[in-house]
Amino acid sequence: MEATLSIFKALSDRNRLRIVGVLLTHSELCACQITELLQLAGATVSRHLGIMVQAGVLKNRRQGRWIYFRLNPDNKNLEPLLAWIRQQFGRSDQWSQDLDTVDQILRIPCEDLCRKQKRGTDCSDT
Amino acid sequence: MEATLSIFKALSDRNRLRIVGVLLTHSELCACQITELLQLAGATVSRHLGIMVQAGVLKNRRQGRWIYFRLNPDNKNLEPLLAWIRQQFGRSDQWSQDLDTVDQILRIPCEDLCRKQKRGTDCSDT
DNA sequence: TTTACAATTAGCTAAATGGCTAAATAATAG
DNA sequence: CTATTATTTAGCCATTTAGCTAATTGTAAA
Repeated sequence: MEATLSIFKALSDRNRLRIVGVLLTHSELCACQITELLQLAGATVSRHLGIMVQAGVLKNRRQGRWIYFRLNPDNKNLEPLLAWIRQQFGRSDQWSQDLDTVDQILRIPCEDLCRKQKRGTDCSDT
Repeated sequence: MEATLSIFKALSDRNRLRIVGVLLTHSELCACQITELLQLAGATVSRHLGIMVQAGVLKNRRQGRWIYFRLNPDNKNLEPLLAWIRQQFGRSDQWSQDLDTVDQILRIPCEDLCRKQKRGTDCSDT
C-alpha cells in the first residue's frame, strides 16, 4: 500500500501529471526541456522529477552534461496505469497543447535552452 | 486532465486509499462503519468521503438515518484503475488487516457503532 | 410537532506541499 | 588543474491539506 500511495502522490500534482503526459509520447526528455515546457524554476522542476523517480514512476540517465528522464521501463506493474492515463488524456486540451510545445522545444539544442533559462530571457533577445 | 488530476488527488491519501481498498470487496459501507475502521473523528471521515464523491470515485445513497458509500458504478472509466489498485494491494498487510477489521465491524449494528462513536468509548464499556 | 441523531459544514491549528533564490554537486571543456 | 555549467539540495515563504471540536442540516422516531 505504501508503494501504491507514493505512486498516486507522485501523480497528484498538475505539473507532474503534465510531465507524465509528454513522456507518454516522447520517450525521453532532459531536465532543461521539461523545465522549458513547464515554465518553472529549474530547481522546482528538479524536485518534481525527483519525487517521481523516488516513486518509481520515472527513471533517469546521465548523458554528458544532461540528465534524461523517461517513464520507468523496469516497473511492468506501471504499464496498465500509464495506459489508463493515456486513455483519460485522450481529449485533454492541456495534453495536446503540451505535446505541441514539446515539438517546438525539441528543435532547440539543449545548450541554447539552458542558456536561455539561466538568463531568464527569451531566445530572441540578444 | 482536470478530472484525472482530481481522481489522483482523491487517491493520494492513505486513509482514502484504505476506504477504496475495503470497498473493493465490501460493495457498500455506511459512514459510521468507515469511521470505525479508520478510527478518526466522524467529521474527518465525512470530508474524506466528500472528496472522493466529488472526484467521482464514490457514490452515496441515503437509507434511513444512514448514508452508504460504494465505488461509483456509473463511471466505467474507473474500472481499469480500480482493477489496477486491487492488483497492487494483492500482498498489502494493511489491506488484509482492514478487510478483517471490516468483517468484525459488520457484525455490529450501526446503532451501536454510532452510539459508541458518540461516547468515544469502547462497546464493552457500560 | 418535538426530540434524537447520523452526517455534513464551519472554523481552527499543525503539518505537508509547491514555489522561489542561493549554495552545493558533479560532470564537461579549456 | 581550473572554469564552466546542468542539475540537485538547502532554506525560506505562501498555500493547501488533514486533523480536531462545535454548530448545522436533514431524516426518523416519539
